[in-house]
Amino acid sequence: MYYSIGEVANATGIAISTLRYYDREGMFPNMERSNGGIRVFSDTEINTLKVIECLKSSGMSIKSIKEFLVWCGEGDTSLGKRREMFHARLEEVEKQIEALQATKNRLKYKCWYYDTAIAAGSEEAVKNLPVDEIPEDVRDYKI
Amino acid sequence: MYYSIGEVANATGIAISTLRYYDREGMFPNMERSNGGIRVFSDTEINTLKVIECLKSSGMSIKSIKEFLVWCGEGDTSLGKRREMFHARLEEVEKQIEALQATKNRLKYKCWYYDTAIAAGSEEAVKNLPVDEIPEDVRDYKI
DNA sequence: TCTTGACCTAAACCTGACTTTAGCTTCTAT
DNA sequence: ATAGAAGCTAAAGTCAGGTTTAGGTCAAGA
Repeated sequence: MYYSIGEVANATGIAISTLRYYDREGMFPNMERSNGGIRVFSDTEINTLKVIECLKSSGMSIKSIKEFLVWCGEGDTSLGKRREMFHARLEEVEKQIEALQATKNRLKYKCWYYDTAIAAGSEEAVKNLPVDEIPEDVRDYKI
Repeated sequence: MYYSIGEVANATGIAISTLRYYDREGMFPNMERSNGGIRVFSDTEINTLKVIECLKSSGMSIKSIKEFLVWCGEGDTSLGKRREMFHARLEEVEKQIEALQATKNRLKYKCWYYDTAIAAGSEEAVKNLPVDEIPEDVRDYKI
């Protein structure tokens, strides 16, 4: 199946200008053009977009994603590099999840803090509360 | 306790230029200066930095963090707004964690994919594998 | 007193990831 | 045949979040 840039934009929610930008950055090295110079997206490019989305959401830069896509074009000789890359990304994302979980706990503490302050009518009341009156599940995340 | 900008930078790992930038953006509305015009950080500013770090790691912009810090200066009348803000942030972070977990699963699929390709010596072998030969735990995350 | 390291400001610069603009071409439906 | 929608390019613009630069000032020890 072949798709125009507008169809791809519509189907994926990615702006046309972004698709053209990705193309300019070399993310679709094998994309064809019509005789008139118009981009013809195929399922190859659709799959590439899925990979881009995955890697982007893992925090990878466009530049590095492009590098990876170049490796994909090199065939089986780059399998090792590509495997390494994904394992590294996985570790990265695991770290990000842990960091976010820590953030979540601190936010929970703050939610408790403000809930309590509002119940008491003032911040002073909760500011100087002894630690053992802070609920156990947020106690350790006081900031 | 009072600290110079260099001491704060050293203790927190935040660059001096960043601390000055935060100050320029109005994040330390009550910070004092020495007679000579030199910034004097107190525990108030250290606490503000902890809040900034927490909110930043939840994905909040500097501008919005500053807005929140202004509310803090308004006293108990803004307790409601502040409570709302933290509850909204908490929800946001929960969504981010879910998104990252989805990303993690897709990366796991890719790790399996490349591990298998390398074991087989080629990508072709794994590209056309029937779904029931993909391990259960990653099967649904194929991209 | 003098030197030296730490600090100051304003303004310019930088990077990443896009988006917008201007002017032009191609395609499709009537 | 032609109008209008959709596509194209190069180049400039935008935004966040800093960092760097240039040219000073301040403060503490010898």
